[in-house]
Amino acid sequence: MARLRFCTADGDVESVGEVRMKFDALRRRFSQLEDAKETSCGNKRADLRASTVLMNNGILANTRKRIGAVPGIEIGGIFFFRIEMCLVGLHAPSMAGIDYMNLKFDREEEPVAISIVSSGGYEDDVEDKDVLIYSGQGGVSKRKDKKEKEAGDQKLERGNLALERSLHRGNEVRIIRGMRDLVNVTGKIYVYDGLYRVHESWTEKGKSGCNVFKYKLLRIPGQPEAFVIWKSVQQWRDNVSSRPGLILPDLTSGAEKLPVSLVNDVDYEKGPAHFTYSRTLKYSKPIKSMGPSVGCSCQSTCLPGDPHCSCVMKNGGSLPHTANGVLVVRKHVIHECGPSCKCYPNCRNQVSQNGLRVRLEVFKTNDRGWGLRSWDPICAGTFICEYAGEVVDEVKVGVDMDGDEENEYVFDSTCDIDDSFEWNYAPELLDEERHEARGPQLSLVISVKHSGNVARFMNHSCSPNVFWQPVLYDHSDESFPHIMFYAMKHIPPMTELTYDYGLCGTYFRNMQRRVCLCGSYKCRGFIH
DNA sequence: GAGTATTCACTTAC
DNA sequence: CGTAAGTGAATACT
Repeated sequence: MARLRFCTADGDVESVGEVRMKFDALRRRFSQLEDAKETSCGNKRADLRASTVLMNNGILANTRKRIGAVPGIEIGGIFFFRIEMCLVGLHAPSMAGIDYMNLKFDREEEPVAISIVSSGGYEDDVEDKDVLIYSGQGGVSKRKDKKEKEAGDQKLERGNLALERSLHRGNEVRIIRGMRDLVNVTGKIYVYDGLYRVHESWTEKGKSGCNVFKYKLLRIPGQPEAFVIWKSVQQWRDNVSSRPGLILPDLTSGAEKLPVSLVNDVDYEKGPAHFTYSRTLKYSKPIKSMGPSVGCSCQSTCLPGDPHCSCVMKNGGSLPHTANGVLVVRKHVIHECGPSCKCYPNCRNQVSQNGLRVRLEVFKTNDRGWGLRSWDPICAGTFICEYAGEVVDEVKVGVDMDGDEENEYVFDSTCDIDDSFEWNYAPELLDEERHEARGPQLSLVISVKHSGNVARFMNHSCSPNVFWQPVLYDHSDESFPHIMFYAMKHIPPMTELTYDYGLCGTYFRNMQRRVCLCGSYKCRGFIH
């Protein structure tokens, strides 16, 4: 997936990835801190606070303005905040819709447009997904005495002038399309839709009767699909049967809260080998013998920092997820509220146990069997699914497989990826203490050969976009946690979900290594 | 209550 | 140093 384009001193796949990871890590931490505060003071906006820290530390990519593609930023990439696009050099202004720069032509210096963020206010203007009609900027001024806004004619200056010049010069303009976030209704998601050219400009009368500039941009052909995927998904959502290659509208037969469609649009295979769909984890011994969990006695909902809430205290005094359910940092274990707690079921300390929240699809890959992907865009830290199956008896792990054929449908927690268990964690930027994330080594092995949930279809990648997190809620035995999968980074719709299967696990130790086909430039060459 | 409008706080680049 | 900019979140209103 991640293709290495070219490297420059200030921007490439690695540095853009690092900036984006750190930005979101800080942003989540700031929201968590803000959540816990009763009296808020100063800047409440976690996104802006995170960006300030990064800028003060010089953690930026592609700081030089440029025309055309930006190293390390793929077409189809998604952003949840405007400021995120500033930090990686995709679109420099924090609020304005048009970015431009002066370019020398012969001896004349002229402003030309570099990139546009289209908020989608005029989305019904055009049917064709390769066309963008964009309104110019300006024409609105604040009256000095009152706070009311006054409409006026737009002028041929700033971004408008730059777009006009770009029409004549024919330079590439990056287009970012803003869409409403369906999960977080107040939020917006920005999709980088690749390069366009300005083809036409005119003026028309706006609502207030004043002149507005209009620009028609056409997408340069031959680029990977981006925005058009969003439009297709929208169609499938309205009518599942319009999904090409659909085999089953819901492979879980209603077991999950959301349907999971089964799709094959590459060959004629009619589906994966038979298995029983089960969304719960089956233990080899009863939960009671594992030590029941002692719940909290909160009245309605558990609050961060509450010393009387035993669940909050088990999590180190804070809630592991932000107010909109995004995991803040990876820990050796997370304690969610469970059946033995007195708090209400809508308590904010119950996230991963509540099942699917993103619309998933099991699909046939080109060369790695069946895989998993999402119709919805996924924000870093979002819960995706549990690894549900049968816990393999500890005695059987590591001994020979009784002549059983090799079972590859296994999750093995003993596989060491590297010595670090961390994800997106940068306490040094906040002058915070680094806590030891890795707890005692788990020996948990889960088989999904006979029964399991969607997680059994998740393939391995050496540069994955998903990681696992142990969670406890229905018992207190730390050696048998639930294994919950979360997004490592923002994942655009229809991108395959993968996690790192790791190396040298006890279960796989005596098996032949499989060749890895993940295609990442960091590929280790083998799985397990 | 959910969905929309308004207000308010805040940042970058002229 | 002021100001504009398809911001984003919290709050006020239907």
